[in-house]
Amino acid sequence: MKLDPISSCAACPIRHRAVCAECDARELALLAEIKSYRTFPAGAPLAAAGESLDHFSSIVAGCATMSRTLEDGRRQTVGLLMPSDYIGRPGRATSPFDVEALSEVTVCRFERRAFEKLVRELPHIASRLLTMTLDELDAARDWAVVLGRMTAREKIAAFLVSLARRQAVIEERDGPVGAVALHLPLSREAMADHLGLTIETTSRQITALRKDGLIEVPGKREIVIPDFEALALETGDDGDGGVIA
Amino acid sequence: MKLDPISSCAACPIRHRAVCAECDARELALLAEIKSYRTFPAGAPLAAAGESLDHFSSIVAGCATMSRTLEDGRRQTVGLLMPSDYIGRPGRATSPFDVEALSEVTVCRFERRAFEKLVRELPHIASRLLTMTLDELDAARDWAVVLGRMTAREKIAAFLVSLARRQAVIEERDGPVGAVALHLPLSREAMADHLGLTIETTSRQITALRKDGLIEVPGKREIVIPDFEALALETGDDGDGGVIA
DNA sequence: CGGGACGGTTGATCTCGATCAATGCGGGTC
DNA sequence: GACCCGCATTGATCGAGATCAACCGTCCCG
Repeated sequence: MKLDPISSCAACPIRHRAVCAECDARELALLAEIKSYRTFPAGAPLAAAGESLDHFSSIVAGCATMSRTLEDGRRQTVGLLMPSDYIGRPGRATSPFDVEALSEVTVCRFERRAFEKLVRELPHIASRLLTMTLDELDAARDWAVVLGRMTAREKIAAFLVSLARRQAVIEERDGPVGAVALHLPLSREAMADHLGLTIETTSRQITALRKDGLIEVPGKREIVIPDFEALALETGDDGDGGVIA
Repeated sequence: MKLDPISSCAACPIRHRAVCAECDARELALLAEIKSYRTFPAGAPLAAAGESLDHFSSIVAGCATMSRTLEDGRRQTVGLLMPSDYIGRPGRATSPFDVEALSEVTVCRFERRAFEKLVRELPHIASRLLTMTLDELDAARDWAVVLGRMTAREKIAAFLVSLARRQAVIEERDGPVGAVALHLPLSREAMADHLGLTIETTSRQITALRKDGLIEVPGKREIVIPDFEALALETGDDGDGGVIA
């Protein structure tokens, strides 16, 4: 198995899987004209469902959740946003979900009208946005399998595996993956909301995986996966599809 | 509340929400050159996860599911494909999910390389594909709320409401919605796989909704919703977000 | 230093949906 | 007609995860 971290070009705030050869100078210059950076504290709302947004941003540092809360307080997190993910949708004025900073978050903002104009001028950006959106769509559908059919234990394992894949700064990508150290950007409550579980079940299953030697828990927000393959087996997935995010 | 059926242009197999003014003659002519129609019987596989696809298609008639099956047989349907939805992803060679015809399905096929070339020539198509993909993304995330946080009864109600919204050929779209008649394109098993339930629970909850007068069941594949608003209330959702698909 | 707020863990019990099992029902073939 | 087969429904029971509740460790603040 290979870990497949998303490569991104440090010079360009819009993520893409290709290398920097794709970022031509004109595009970078035009993007630079309309972008600005902004930092929010942990817990800050970055967007509210239905609220009109005059800008479109991508996360540069930090971590956020995208969620919906039902009338009676039940909450489901539908996406975990990490550096290079975008907030708001290109060409849309509103987000259908609440976005909230989990830690201090720095975003790169583009004024929406100016960005839309830029996309019209540089069609290359539209196709890159399409690729990014297709990736998000795959991830959202993969997650439906986790939510709909996996047990609590499998959900936790799938979550840790997907987080490891996204955070992975693992060098030997083609060899067998050794121990992986993870920082959890979420509280137990946020994990539970992402997995469709309660806090208690989340906590118990983490304890169970720890007692079974599949993970180590050096700190409340720290996880070590001694054997990545072994944990991946706990997801019940055959690995073909790849639960990515 | 308004029902918001997807409008589509009969002359153009690629769905879009805008009216036909957007379909210019050149585009239609170019599309016509590379498209062909094909029909599959009910139950036929339209794509297999991971399999390489040399074409990209959109559904013209019939209904299909997109699903993943875990090693031990548990299956989750991640999307219900109806006319105007596409199979395969633009610019991608493989689908991460299995696609299977629920009824006889007619698709409009585009040879993948030719289609990609066309998209490069007509950037307008790329932005339309982006819009379609963003809609699918919203729908997939909405569905995560259903899978992760709703009870069995709420899941059934949400499914029927979303199906009604998609099938709706309701005239008075701005007035209060009256009775809605639905044809179910899925078996109980397919519904269960879509909702993350078992067949038995699905059947029991349909019976319960019927006994409570929220739906009528004139046939196994027929549902009448006498009061659309009342059924929508059963979803636990406040309607703001709108569970669409 | 005491107190309390917060996040996390653990225990006891309950409940909803899964599971196992039987029955119904319509449509097909021989 | 007799039979069967696939799908749906209904009943009985079980169990995973929710719920209710207690407790623990850490940090902050007076």
